[in-house]
Amino acid sequence: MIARELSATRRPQGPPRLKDVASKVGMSTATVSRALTGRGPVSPGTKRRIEAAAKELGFVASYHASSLASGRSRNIGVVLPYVDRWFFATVLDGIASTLTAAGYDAALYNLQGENFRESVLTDFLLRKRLDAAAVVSLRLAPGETEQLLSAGIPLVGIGGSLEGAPTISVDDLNAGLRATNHLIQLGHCRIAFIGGPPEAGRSFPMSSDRRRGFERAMSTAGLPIHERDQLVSDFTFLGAYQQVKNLLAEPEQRPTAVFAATDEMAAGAILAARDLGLEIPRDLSVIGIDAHPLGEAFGLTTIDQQAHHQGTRAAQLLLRQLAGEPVTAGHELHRAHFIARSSTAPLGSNSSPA
Amino acid sequence: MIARELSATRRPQGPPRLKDVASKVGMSTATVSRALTGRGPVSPGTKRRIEAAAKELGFVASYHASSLASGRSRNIGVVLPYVDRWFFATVLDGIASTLTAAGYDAALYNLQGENFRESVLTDFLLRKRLDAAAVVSLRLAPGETEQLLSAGIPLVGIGGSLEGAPTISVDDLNAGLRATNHLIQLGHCRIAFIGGPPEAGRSFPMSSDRRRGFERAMSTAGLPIHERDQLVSDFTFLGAYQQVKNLLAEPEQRPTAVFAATDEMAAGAILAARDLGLEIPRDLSVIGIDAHPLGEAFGLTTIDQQAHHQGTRAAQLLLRQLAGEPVTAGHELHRAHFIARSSTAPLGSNSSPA
DNA sequence: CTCACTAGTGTAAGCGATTCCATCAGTGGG
DNA sequence: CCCACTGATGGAATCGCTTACACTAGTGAG
Repeated sequence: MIARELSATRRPQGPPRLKDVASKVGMSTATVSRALTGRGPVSPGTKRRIEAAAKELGFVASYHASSLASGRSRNIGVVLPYVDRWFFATVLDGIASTLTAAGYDAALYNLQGENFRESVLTDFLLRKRLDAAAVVSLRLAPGETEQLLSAGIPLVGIGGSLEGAPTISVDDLNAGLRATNHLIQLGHCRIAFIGGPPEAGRSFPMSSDRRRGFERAMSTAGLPIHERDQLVSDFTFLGAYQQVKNLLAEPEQRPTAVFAATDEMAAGAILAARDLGLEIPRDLSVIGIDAHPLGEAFGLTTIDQQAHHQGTRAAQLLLRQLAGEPVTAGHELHRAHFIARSSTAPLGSNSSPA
Repeated sequence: MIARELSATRRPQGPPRLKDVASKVGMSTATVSRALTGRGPVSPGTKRRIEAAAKELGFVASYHASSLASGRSRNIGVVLPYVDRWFFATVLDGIASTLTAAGYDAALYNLQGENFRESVLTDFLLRKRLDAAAVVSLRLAPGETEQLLSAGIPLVGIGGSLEGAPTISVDDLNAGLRATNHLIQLGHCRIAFIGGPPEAGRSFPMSSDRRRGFERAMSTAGLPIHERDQLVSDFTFLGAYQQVKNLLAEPEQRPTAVFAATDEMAAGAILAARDLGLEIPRDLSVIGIDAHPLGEAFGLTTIDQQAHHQGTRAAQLLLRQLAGEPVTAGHELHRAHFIARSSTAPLGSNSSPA
């Protein structure tokens, strides 16, 4: 019991209750509730009066009471492995702003440690703490997805397939293909690729499809892939910087182009090349993927995967499902956009960009 | 009503209720609740049996029911102006991980648009949707803070003072002073400063104290500040890159050192200088503030403001207040740590770092 | 002119916990 | 040997809404 004062008569300064609005307009709480939530029939006149009274009193429905009674909580979970990395922060921003605009809350579940995974799903989602969830770049166990879906909790996945739920991702294979073909068309034969680790716990291998696109494009063009040019980094600028610097340090077997799975790594590659005295794009062409703001200053040619839009879109799908509209559980493969800047040029050209 | 089946007897596969645990161990729900929440006396034996039963049934208390009944919601709001900028994402990460570890949820309120401000405070906080809130780099109206505090909602501010609530920030003035003095000691006389805009809506002017530190250090050293060297950018790498490139384009009145209010801007400055053929630190010394991971690859000398730690610390303060411990409402000024790298060197030295 | 419907409203039963109060068995002091 | 007290427990009243169901009055069809 929080406030069991002198029965319901006195309530010094607490926020107004539904009851207060009801008595102010001389109607039952049922009608007031219907008027305010928009569920169930209420005559236009009554509705207007109730809304006015509610506004005047500054009434806002108790979140927990209404959630408990209705089973809906206007709270959507966003589950992701990192918040402090560009892609995730940007997707999160897209999701959160869309949800907020629709009157939903975004609750953040950062699964960096992997430790809280179980409790997040079991405790929060299944216990109706959340109405829906967006899962970013994380692999759910087959049973988990099913469990959530069958409990009627809409799900949407970003950057990795989620059995039975709609999924959004950029066409990574295609992006990898296009990036590589761009370099090949410019005459490059010896192309290095730098991506992330093949897999990290429950998170999706973020760059493997891009790597696959690279490999396919190379073999289609009949170009050999040198073991030495296949770099693996941690997606950071610094990591890529170091890897690429090592790679380029020996002039005799240096690639003429680098395809980095993300712009941050691409920018690191450019810096590394410059630190070795190479000129971009004269001595080395570099292409990335992301449209990271960093790339602009580096003149980085890249492929825009529209991270923010992916987030917005995911949120829309969830909202639509919550509104009762049927949403097909397929994979929504966004096509990425090529952004040509000055970090790539024809092989052997004299420093002028492509 | 959500599930008014055949009275309470049938409940096909829904999650177990407190009642179920109670009947399993043959005790009242009151005792079970006490055992599980740890409030009120329960004999050790009973407690053990209850916990075992709860675990076996996979019982987890309904979030909304317990919030409604107890008035506590285990949900803490994080209010910030951006999520997709390094500092904020990092602080958020620190806050969220600390809260999650303590069993609290972090609800995200991104006030980028400024539009939702009112509703966030009024609707969510005051309606007991949130137990507490961390306000990052945002200025609350004097009345708002008071209203929240008097409603018993713990508040903590990061990066800007919040009347009546504990506040955390790095000592920006001191950091600005030290960064500038570092350059002065190296013999630089003509030092440029690049910071953010003086003020942006309700958010705190993020770099004005750093600028003030710069100005004070310069005047203490008797050095003139050239109007032309006072740059204002938008905190982005690209923005700083452009500004600094313009600044350095005219060789005759070029500063010999740049102090950037953030590492991202400092890195942009370095790139700009390099693009103009300048060598760092031989031709230009650059210092930043942040310890942004980007800085490492650029060899950027910087001052670490420990963004992640600030977040962690803020979360701890909130948790402590929620636990009933008194927390003094003062300003907690963290001292930043100097990180010497290779982007600064004595004026006129031959390329060897400081 | 009835009758089946619908729209508008009220009554009251939950939602699933927490917690106040009463009850009751031990227990150490006087 | 009695009593005030403490620790463990149960009964039942909330917390503040939503909504099933009952009811009334109007409305167009037959």
